[in-house]
Amino acid sequence: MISFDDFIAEDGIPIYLQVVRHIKRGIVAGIVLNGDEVPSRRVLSALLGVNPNTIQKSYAILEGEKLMESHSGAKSYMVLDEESVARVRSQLLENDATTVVNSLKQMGLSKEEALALIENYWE
Amino acid sequence: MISFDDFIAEDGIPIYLQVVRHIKRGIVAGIVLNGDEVPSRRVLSALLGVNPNTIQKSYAILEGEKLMESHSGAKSYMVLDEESVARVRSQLLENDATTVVNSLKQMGLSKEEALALIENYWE
DNA sequence: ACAACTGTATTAGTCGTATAATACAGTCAG
DNA sequence: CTGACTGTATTATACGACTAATACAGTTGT
Repeated sequence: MISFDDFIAEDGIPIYLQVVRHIKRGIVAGIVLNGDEVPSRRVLSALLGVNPNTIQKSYAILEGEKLMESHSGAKSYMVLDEESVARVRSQLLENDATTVVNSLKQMGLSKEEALALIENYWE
Repeated sequence: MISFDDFIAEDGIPIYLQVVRHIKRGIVAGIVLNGDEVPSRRVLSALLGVNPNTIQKSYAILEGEKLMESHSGAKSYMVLDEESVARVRSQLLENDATTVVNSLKQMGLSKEEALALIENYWE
């Protein structure tokens, strides 16, 4: 089952989106696998100290993207195949890469300076 | 005067914070200099298609960080010295670097894969 | 002095996020 | 079967971000 021990809240970004992203990163990292059981809305909300409705919103999004299946009364499970994992992977990578590249460019850094910076902070 | 042509809105993050960050990046890049005149609240709000109050909020923050000076009725100006520029620089760089490093690590990328990714998107 | 700008402040309203307190029906292990 | 879980839904409340419409006093160029 997916862990939320390393979940770090970023302020400014809605919690329900952060939860979605956290799970998507787990998918890309191979920690979240096809058929994996998902923590219930109540359990995860208690774990993160947020409202069950907030988690429900996150899960509804994952369900909308066909990455999760929920059936009333029963537990919820991840539904993943090669295609969907690849799709999520490029989603996240492209987003992170373009964001950081834009940021550093706007600050006037060269490609070499940017790469050196990333390397420095990789510990 | 600082340009906002390259201002790209990110959704999820409050506009007033994005404006603050955009100006700070200009400071780090050397585009925004000490004594520079700042566009008035009304002008910049019209330029970005947002409410004047939103810009007022951004400027109030910059003023709070002693990066800008405003006097009722008169134009507002940037107030920068070496120390403040250096401070803003490390603020932004550390934030961007740690954010992207955490993201890519959570997806299971190695340092080499991360660097290659950044290099690819640097165009 | 005058007009056209400035910064500053106030009030009212919308919208999205999030909480809180429930309620109800379906699933499933003992 | 029963009880303890599930997912799902509803209502009410609160708060921050943002918009909208003003208002007023200080400044600056002509």
